[in-house]
Amino acid sequence: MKIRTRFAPSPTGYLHLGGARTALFNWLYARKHRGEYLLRIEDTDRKRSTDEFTQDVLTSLSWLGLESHLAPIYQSTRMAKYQEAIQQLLDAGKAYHCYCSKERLDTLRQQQMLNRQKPRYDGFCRKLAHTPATGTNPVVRFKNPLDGDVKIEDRVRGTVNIRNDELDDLILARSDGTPTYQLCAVVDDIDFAITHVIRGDDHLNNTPRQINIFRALRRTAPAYVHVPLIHGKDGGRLAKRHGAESVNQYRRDGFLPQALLNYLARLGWSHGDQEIFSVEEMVELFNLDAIHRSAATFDLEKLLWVNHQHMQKTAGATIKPILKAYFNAKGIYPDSQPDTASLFDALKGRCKTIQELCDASAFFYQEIDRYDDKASGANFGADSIEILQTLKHRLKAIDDWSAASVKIVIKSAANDMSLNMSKVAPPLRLAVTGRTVSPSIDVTLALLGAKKSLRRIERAIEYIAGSV
RNA sequence: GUCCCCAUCGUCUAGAGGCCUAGGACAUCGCCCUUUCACGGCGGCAACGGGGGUUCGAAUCCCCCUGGGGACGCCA
Repeated sequence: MKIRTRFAPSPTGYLHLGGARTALFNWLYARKHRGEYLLRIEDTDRKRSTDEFTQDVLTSLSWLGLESHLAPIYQSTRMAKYQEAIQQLLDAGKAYHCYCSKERLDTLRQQQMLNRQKPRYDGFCRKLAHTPATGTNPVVRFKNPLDGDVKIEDRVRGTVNIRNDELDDLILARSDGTPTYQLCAVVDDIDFAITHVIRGDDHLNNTPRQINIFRALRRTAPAYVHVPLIHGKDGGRLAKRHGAESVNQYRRDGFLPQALLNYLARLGWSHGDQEIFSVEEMVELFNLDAIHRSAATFDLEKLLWVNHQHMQKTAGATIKPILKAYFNAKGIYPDSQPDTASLFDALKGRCKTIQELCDASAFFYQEIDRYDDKASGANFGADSIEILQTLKHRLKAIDDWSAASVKIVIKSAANDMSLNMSKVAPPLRLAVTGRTVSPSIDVTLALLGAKKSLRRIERAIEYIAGSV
């Protein structure tokens, strides 16, 4: 049997990290077994679903590279199918119309809470012999079995037993006729031949209800895999308040999709002590047995480290096409030297995100409007004029401007002046970068190019002369 | 409140009865490397929630407690 999984988000919010991980696990499992992974947009709640969120889910998943085998399935386009299933259940006596008012339901709930009971529908209309003359449109409820229990054979939880008397008659269709989640999910899982439902732990309680619907529809339920939720620092499930607003936010913040995937996979799944995985490795090594049972807490520090690892593994030439957008977002226009590909290679080892890399390399493209105050006090003394003059003349003579040749020139100049590199490099760095931090000075000059470097050294000399 | 799930360093985790003096990673703290900041290297601190069993032997199996999380909608 062909393995088929699905990720079924409702477009009522941005795609967040928890959803992304669920999608990833479904995608990995399908890929690993040469099966298919489907995306299903659960937009039956027209009031809360928006196109903006749908778009966000789509673009986020595509950025992550979690492409589905078929075009996305929109539940809003499958209403006839759901109506058919509801009618089938009604005809088979497995569902019934319920005329209970919102008020009665509220009172019932309050009463049950007061009696220390789990709030649930009491089945009032289940026993109704005649249609009452209320004038209100009824909802359709599912006739949940009254006794016995439902065994969930969960691939990570093991066997979970739920007694049917803990469940109530859930609503299959609202009073306006539209179907609800539980019904739609089951119908779609049947119609699209889903074999494995991999989803968040929060759905574990829904599972027995859905299994009962499968049975009423005379179908076999798929295999279930409930993955623990990802928690925020405060212990609750990951939510906006934790700063984990959306996958798209991490994209904007300069994280690599493969790094995010790697980090997410390690949150709740492991392969021995291995920390860094390529997407291909994850596909190869992923297995349900290694999914954990307990929830994991999201940790930005580790994500940053994982991202750094992946940046190191990424070649500048590969990532160049997307770099420009990150620079531009910061008002930096990398249209002069250096080439962003070589820039990336030179700085990726010292930055944790693309954002950080952009910040750290802004000076390459922007003229220096001011020198760091503290540093200029320490490095731009009267004696630095001579050092910079010497450096300028020597550097000017280089005809193959490269890190290697620049390094030789600087070292020999320092040597001739009887100075340590610690006396020569700082003023030079400040002169060409305006700051105290940059890649090693030879690499910095090489990237900057001869023209820009020499011009900046001249400016610095003028600046010092004018202020001493 | 009721039902369900979970429980190893601050965090992510290894561990499927003896290999555990509990290993790795992030973070943190030292030291080294060094022209700055990083990277990197070396080292330190740091955990089996508690109590009962089972067993020659338990982080690993069972029970209870405690703690945490989830579910309980005409949301999904």
